[in-house]
Amino acid sequence: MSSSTHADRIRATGARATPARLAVLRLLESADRALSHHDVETALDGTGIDRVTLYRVLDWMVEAGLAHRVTDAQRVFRFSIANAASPTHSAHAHFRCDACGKVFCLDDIPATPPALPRGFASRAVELCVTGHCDRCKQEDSAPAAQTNKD
Amino acid sequence: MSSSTHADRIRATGARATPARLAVLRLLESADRALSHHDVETALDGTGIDRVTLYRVLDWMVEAGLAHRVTDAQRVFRFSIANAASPTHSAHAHFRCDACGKVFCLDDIPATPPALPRGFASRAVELCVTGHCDRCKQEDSAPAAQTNKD
DNA sequence: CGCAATAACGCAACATTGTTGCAGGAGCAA
DNA sequence: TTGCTCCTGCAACAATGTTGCGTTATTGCG
Repeated sequence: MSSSTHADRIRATGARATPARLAVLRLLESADRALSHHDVETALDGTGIDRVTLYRVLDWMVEAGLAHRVTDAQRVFRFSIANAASPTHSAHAHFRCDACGKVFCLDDIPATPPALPRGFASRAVELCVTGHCDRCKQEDSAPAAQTNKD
Repeated sequence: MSSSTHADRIRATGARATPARLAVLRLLESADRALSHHDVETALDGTGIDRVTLYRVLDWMVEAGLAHRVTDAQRVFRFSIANAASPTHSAHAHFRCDACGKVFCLDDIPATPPALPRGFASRAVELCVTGHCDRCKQEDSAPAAQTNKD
């Protein structure tokens, strides 16, 4: 059963498999993009899970290595599931759509070697591309529907 | 006089040369890194310039092309003077120190052409490197002073 | 120079996003 | 089942940024 797999993955980190953690883990896993706290809150509306609990679960997921956290240009944190295949995300890339505001993970980036000033030590590199996603680009040509802001 | 040059640069954008704009323009120009609103507020403390005015001046500077705005990992906006030599900042790079939190502009970056999914259109690329700056790296070896958070 | 138009300011209140403290409830092991 | 402890829910708070509105002051013009 998929549920027990999720619970096991949570317990494998030494934490307890609670409904909130299961729900967020499943949600992030099924998402094709990085979700903000607000996205998660909306998606899990009706489950009775508290706002603060979501913040804590998301923080825990990052700490446990189950998720990545990025800061988008609107000064909100966004969370994406951590791929077990790419454990070290020292270099990570994202795409943010100017039109709909959604953030997508770009996995295959050329690990850009940054030229730093003398004495500077690099730990991680984040690359963020902005523009229009495929859906919004199509709507540019045919300005019918407006999918702005989720 | 340098002052009149600043005022002229402001008026050249069609705006009025007010004390707040002059002060912020001079401050950003003399800064060797990107300043947050809080940095600016602290630096201009005692001038009687209002918090909201600073927000408005900073926004105006970005709109007028006199400054760049970046969002750092702590979800705060930071502002750096726009170099007249590099008018198009479609590709911009920054370095954020994990220890002291300061953000530096890296001007010479290899404009990495990112491989986007089909249908995605790129408008701008932002590259953010995190790690330790030269000063904090030195203090790593000799843990005497603590320059954390300004 | 003095005046009028209006851009810009200051103040207060509000919005959004995230954090902290604490008492009670729930997951897990024995 | 029981108990330990982690986790949750609630409320209050903190940080950052925005909006509305009446007042001030910059600037062009007579």
